[in-house]
Amino acid sequence: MKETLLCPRLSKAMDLLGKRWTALIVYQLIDGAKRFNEIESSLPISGRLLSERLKELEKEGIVVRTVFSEVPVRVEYNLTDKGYALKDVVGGIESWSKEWL
Amino acid sequence: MKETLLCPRLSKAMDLLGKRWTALIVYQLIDGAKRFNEIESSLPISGRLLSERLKELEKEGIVVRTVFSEVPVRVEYNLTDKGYALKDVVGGIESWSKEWL
DNA sequence: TATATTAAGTTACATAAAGTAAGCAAACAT
DNA sequence: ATGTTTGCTTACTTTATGTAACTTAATATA
Repeated sequence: MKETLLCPRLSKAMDLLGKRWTALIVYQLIDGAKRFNEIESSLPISGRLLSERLKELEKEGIVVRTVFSEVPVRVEYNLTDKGYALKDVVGGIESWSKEWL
Repeated sequence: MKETLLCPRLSKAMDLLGKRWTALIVYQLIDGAKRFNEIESSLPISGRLLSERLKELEKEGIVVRTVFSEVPVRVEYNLTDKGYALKDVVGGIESWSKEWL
């Protein structure tokens, strides 16, 4: 791939947010924890992709996963501070969409 | 595909911005017009994709294309008001990346 | 005259990512 | 023994992206 002088941190941020569903998943978690199935039913995403994205987000420290050993098992996803810091970004996208789309 | 109650405007905004390179192209144009080759050399994107993305952005009214009939031809790309309105969004991503990545 | 140059793409082809649907594990209830 | 529920995973198909070569138009150069 080409090499450019693009800021590596901006580049990485764009890699994350410019990946399908990522920003919408963060958006779903802004108001608090949600379970796997809740996110899945709120978005036109498949379980396969949702699972993949949540793993990426967890690995990046944007989301935390909590398992409750109930029957059947319950798993909740929350934003970390790092993830919650994206509130203005996703909020900004929402505002822009309301004004221009 | 699944049907959800997700706001169609937010959904469309995410479709655009959550597509690889789109936000970075807007970011490149924030400070003013750029030529095709300038954008291409500022980003690790290929001409094929850049061409495709610029067409989409033009179609959405986010970018305007201006042809100067010089030899060889010169083509400039600018943000429209709609595109420039994304300044805070891409700026927000940049700030977040500086603080958290 | 033939060849080269330059910007701004386009085309053809290979690989990677996303969509779809079916299957699985655990721990019960029937 | 069979069914139910949640949270995934697997196998397979389709779409998106990456790579590199090619095109067009209008000159300039050998």
